[in-house]
Amino acid sequence: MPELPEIETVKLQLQKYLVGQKLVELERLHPKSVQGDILLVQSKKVTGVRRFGKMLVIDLAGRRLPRLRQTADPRNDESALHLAIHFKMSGQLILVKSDKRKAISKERNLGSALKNRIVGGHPTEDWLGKLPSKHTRAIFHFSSGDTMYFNDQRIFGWVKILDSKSLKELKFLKNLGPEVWDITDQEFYDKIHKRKKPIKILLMDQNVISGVGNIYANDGLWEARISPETSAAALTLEQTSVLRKGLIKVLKEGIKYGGATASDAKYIDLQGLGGHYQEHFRTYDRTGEKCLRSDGGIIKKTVLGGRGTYFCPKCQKL
DNA sequence: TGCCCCCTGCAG
DNA sequence: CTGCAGGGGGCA
Repeated sequence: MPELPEIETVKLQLQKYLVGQKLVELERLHPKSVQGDILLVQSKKVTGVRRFGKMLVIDLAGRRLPRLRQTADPRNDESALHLAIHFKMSGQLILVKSDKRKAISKERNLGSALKNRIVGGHPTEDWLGKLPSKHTRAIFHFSSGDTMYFNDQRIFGWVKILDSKSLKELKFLKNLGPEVWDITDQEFYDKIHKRKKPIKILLMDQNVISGVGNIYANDGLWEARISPETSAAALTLEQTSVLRKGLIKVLKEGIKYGGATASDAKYIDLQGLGGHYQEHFRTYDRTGEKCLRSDGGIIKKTVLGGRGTYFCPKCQKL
């Protein structure tokens, strides 16, 4: 159920460990989870890992570039291939490094079997257990011996195999709004000030701005002291500005802490794996708890657009 | 612009 | 059992 900070965390990890590796084979374990021709990506080298909102893209080298163009940005290579990955609600990636390459988490006191694992996405027991698991939908085999598992309980997520043209034409990408830090207050205001919907629903609409989901929408609104139910049209430019800054604050904090690892199965002890933003939740999943700011404010939960919505009725005004 | 759907698994 | 879960697409 990851949002921008969780995907960004995965991206940074994969950039570190995957770029330069050759993908030997992509295995499809569930037909809905992997779309496209898996043979296309065989024996292709990873040239980069990018993020667009909540979508991850692993770039693969196409044909060998002429010598003079070797230094050119591989992203401009029109023969390149791409693995576009969306976790949706329950996707996760687990990279299991081959024994000879294990190097991570020396400071963490993990079991030896976990020392060569890099985990990201929806936190579940699969982070710790035997792989592939019953939720494994795709397996990426790398020439180093490293293996990456795409797990997804609910099968909402996907891995799309695309050439560079299809990537550019991907509807999800075409319709994707900008990230909050890439627009000005005025641009943000212009985007929303004619919309009557509750502001929280707009924040989560990826075609308005991208990357913000339920956690960071709730927490960003708390930062700005704006009620999630407020009609976007009712916000002033000043409020919009404060909101944009609040969103940036919580998103950046999310990235800083490696995302949130709030498992819905709270009894699972993830043994220090994953991020820590959940320790800094302002409102999300804090129903009945004290507002961190206002004296006597108690976090309330309502439903907005079918999604759980958390706020402090005392300091977040309509 | 809402509403329903895609799915599985867990808590209450 | 029912409702809920950090997402998003298709439909009227």
